[in-house]
Amino acid sequence: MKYSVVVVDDHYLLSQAIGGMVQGFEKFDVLYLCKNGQELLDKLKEPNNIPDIVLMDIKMPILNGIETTEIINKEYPNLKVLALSIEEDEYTILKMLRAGARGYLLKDTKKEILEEALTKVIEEGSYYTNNVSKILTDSHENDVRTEIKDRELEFIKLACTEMNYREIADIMCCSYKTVEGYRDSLYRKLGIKNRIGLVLFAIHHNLFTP
Amino acid sequence: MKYSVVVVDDHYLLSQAIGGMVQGFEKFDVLYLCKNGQELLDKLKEPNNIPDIVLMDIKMPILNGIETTEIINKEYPNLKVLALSIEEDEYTILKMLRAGARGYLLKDTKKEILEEALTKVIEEGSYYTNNVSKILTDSHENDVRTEIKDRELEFIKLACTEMNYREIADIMCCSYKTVEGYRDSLYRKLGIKNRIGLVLFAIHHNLFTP
DNA sequence: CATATACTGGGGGAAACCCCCTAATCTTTA
DNA sequence: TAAAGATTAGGGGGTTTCCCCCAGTATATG
Repeated sequence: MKYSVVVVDDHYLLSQAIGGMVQGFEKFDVLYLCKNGQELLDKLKEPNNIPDIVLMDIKMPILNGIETTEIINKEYPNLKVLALSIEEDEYTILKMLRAGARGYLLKDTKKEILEEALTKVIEEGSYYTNNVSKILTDSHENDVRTEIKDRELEFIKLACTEMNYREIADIMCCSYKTVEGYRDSLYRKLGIKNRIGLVLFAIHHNLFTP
Repeated sequence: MKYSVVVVDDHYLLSQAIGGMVQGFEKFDVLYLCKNGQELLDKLKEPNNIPDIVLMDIKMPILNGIETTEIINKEYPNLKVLALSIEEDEYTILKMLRAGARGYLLKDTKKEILEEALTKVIEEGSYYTNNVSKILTDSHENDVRTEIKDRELEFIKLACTEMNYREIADIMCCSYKTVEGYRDSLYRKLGIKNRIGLVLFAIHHNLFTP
């Protein structure tokens, strides 16, 4: 009896290729492929379509891997998710693991590691590569990010546009001075000097995708 | 006699998976895999290592796909390159085709298209998907980008940092007023209002990678 | 040769941005 | 209940950016 696998990746050729690779593994069969999280959730409604494990990309249109994993962990707590992504920033990895992923593989691992990770996740419940466990233990960079308040995060996203602070204040329904307050507090916390620095920070930490 | 293929992609699992897929094609054999352009060029020095076609990613460390393709077209003009990338902005596609790629596939095509493209490139010399040929004919957005002078491009890259214009002037070895001139001319040409707009433009057009 | 058209610089003023300060609410937590 | 902190908002002033104006030189281009 083989374990069933579903591959979720918006780049179809890649999910086909990875699906083909998994199909070649001794203990695994590919059940089907999905192009995004929504497609997967729709499929799962049919009980026959529930696999043993989902191999999930993160950046996807409509419903991304993190949101999808959260939903899966609520609705199908026995369904295991293994993340497979190119995103290597600590915060994304942490978010994915907190969402309930049982492991996190980068797309430049090897075939053998993928096979081992799939096996370990199914048989032991989880699989962590060295770099991922290191991030789990000493995640310093994360500190600075959790310090960002909700309202500040809202501001950051608007600061990554051509709007000036007065226009941002209008959208956030607060005064110009309040917006200046968010900015000043962020500049201090993040050690940046100007709005360009803020945009770069937002991009590097996946708060904003250009 | 099968055609030989080399896959160049920095994400090793993906090149393995795509290599496996290609290996399954009737008329093709995978010769070897590479993690970047430099690795490929090193390999090609050995005549036995020259394949019939190279399947090349674009974004790679050390030597990217565009630079690599340019070199290949000079040194090995008979070696065909087929681009396979997730980059879908017009300028990157154009640059890759001008560098000498015989076709450009997005990573969300299908297995059958990949097989067809490989075959057509080898047997007929080129393969263009609909979207790519459309870009080749009516590329308007490109106009604005070719209007950017060398010195302005240099400025753009520096504007995508936390430096202020005085510091940028120092690095560019010109006066503060000259830098302001570059900025003003770019703002007019690109229809943007402030430096954030310039950074976003640079990112969207791959002039700057955060 | 004359006429564009970069490329380079400069003046000046208005607007935006940056950075320090204070302080009133309101919620959370010890 | 008192302390801590989040959220809001304002004063004041220095710096930077933005957006006009102008003009010399150098290099093509007709």
